[in-house]
Amino acid sequence: MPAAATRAPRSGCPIATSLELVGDRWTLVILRDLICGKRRYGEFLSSPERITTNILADRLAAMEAHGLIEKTAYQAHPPRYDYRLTAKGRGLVPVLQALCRWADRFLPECWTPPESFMALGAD
Amino acid sequence: MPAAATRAPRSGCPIATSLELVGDRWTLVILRDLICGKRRYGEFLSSPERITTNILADRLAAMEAHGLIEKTAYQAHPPRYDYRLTAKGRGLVPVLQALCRWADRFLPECWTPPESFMALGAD
DNA sequence: CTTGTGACTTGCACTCTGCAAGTTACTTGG
DNA sequence: CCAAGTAACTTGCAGAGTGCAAGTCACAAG
Repeated sequence: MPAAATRAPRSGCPIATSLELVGDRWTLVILRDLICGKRRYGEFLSSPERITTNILADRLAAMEAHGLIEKTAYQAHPPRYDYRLTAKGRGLVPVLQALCRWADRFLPECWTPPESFMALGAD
Repeated sequence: MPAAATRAPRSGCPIATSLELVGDRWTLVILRDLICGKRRYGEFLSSPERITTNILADRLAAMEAHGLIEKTAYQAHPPRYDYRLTAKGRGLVPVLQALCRWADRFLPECWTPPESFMALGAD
């Protein structure tokens, strides 16, 4: 059972409710990797933020439960999976881009994200 | 000492670094209230999400430490404070708007935010 | 038949969150 | 003058989330 369970929303506010799904320190980082083309468990682990294996497994399960990603087996023996964004997950691209624009302006120690990332559409 | 201390960033990624400041379940909710004109402790407490007093005090201190808000005494005896957005805090308006647009499309149980909120500029 | 790899799971310590209650410094009503 | 009220917190404690290390399972390669 994932630690990051789905809770009842605290209110009908779109901000408060969205944060129940993505308001933690890892979900949007995994989403960024997915947007950048990563699909497999080991690829997420290799990102510079060094997510740990238990949290990654937990977050992937929660994101799947929330309909942000789909998990499919790309081979049966031994079982191997890949993870892909759903339309709902891809719909968060503008949120990530807005965060990047903010960081670019107010957190000068950050990288500037690649043009290709900032030019993505949400569909 | 606030529980939500400032950690060393996990990487230079603008998304990962931003999430160290706003990647929790309350900071952006408080920010929403500030954008909507709330300024005082008791006003934040009265929001429908029912933040508790210890978390509110902790988050306000962290947001001040991160430069998202400024705390000023509006009267000395007894001491009473109000909290206002800095330019850095107000710069997150597009992030909240992007979250609202996403929720409007993919979380149908949510309210539609007021026009006035969606029309705000970030400056 | 030993080693390696991908995808996890388990255990433990520590931090964060939620709830209830208490505190401080006044202001107001009787 | 005294009791009650209010704003802005603080404290204590239980439970959920996070970080780190190690272990598991099913194969594949040498």
